[in-house]
Amino acid sequence: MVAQKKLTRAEQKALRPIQILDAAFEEFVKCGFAGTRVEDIADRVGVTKGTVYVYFETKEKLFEAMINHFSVPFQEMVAIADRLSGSAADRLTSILGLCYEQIPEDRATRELTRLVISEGQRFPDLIDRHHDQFIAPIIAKIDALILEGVASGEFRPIPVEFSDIVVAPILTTTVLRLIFDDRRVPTPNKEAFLRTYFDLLFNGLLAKPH
Amino acid sequence: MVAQKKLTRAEQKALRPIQILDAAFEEFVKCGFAGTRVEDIADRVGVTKGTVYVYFETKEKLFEAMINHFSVPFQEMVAIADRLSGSAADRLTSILGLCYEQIPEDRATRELTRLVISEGQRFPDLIDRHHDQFIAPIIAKIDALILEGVASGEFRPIPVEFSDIVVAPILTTTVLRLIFDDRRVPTPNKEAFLRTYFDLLFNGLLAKPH
DNA sequence: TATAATTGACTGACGCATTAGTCAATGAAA
DNA sequence: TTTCATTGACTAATGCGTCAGTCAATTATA
Repeated sequence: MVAQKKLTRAEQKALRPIQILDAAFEEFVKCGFAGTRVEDIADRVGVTKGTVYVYFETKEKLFEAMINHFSVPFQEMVAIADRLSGSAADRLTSILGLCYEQIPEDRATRELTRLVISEGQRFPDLIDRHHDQFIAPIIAKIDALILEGVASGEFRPIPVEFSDIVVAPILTTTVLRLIFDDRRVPTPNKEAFLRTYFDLLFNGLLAKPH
Repeated sequence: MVAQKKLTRAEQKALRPIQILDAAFEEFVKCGFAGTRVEDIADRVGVTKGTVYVYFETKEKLFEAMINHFSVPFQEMVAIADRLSGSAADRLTSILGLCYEQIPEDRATRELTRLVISEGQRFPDLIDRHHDQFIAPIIAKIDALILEGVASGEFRPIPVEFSDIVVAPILTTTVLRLIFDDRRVPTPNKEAFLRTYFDLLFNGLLAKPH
């Protein structure tokens, strides 16, 4: 049992938009934009539809606000990556490990990916922001790391324009979990997966005597 | 101008379901299941809503029929793969090349992937069939090839349960095209992409002196 | 402290638009 | 003339968005 501290009206009012956004996330993820009823969002919070419209003008505005609320951009992750030291391979491993924690393993980011794929056509701004805040910074960072590794002779020369290939296992894991979730029998072992991923990646990427 | 051959009533009637399924594909892809209006599907064919309901009982049945119509299973591809000869690497290259042609490059398969991601929750059968007809056969084939290559000493030992990693660039390309399509500036060069993909894959997967 | 006045967050019934699904009427092909 | 694919007007239901009214929390007054 959660301690139900009695809230003042001001406190409750300040909390409402966040409660509504959380509920909206669940419903929009479950039913998509068109399939979601505003009343179901309200029910989830324990208020009526009218209350939702006190805080958000329209269903579309609510959807966009929800997306914004759950879009924690990756800038901090890139900042962490900038502070790393070690070989290019070490730093690439670290940043890809961070990505793995932040994208397929984090439910909000994972489901956000679903909404980007399913609702992107109807909300072009969503796609643009998602690209600018999530995809572009990561890809730029990885491109830079590859270029650096190639320049120093640590990596074999690889065309940078295909760095999608390097992050592919992360996006693939995200999408497979979105589709099959717990349907596919074996629950993936995180550590073993990452080990195999990096093994495959680096034994192709690392310069070796031949 | 397409030659408008005059059709008999019987010919036209035989054609109608297919015309409706094609139109349904376009609309469901554009708007999703809940967002699509049956009347828009009819308009696309040049008939009225009533005609659609002559051929399909409900909107849901129409959706499912459309998915079936556009789900060309990969069995033939697996059959081709079985007839291949050469090293395990050669055969793996061939089958992955076929997958690349069939999944991200083929619009129907690509958009089907979108629908599986966005509507899968509402249509669990869709997920099951998609897994059984598309995912499982390919993964099984690739697992078998890896095991064979490992057994013969051609490949380094790799845990088979992570063969998703091997196909990851294909699913990633599919999803990135679904999200960004022609938004991202550089149009990807197919040949160069595949070359880089296989280079990275095999220089990790192939057994090497070390 | 007790009571009255005020506020404002929330309600819930309703208007209006949309759309799935029906079916008697139609008219063109056979 | 008969057949039957197609129509289009219809209904029933759904769901977005509105707003006059309610009542509990808060503040002012005695």
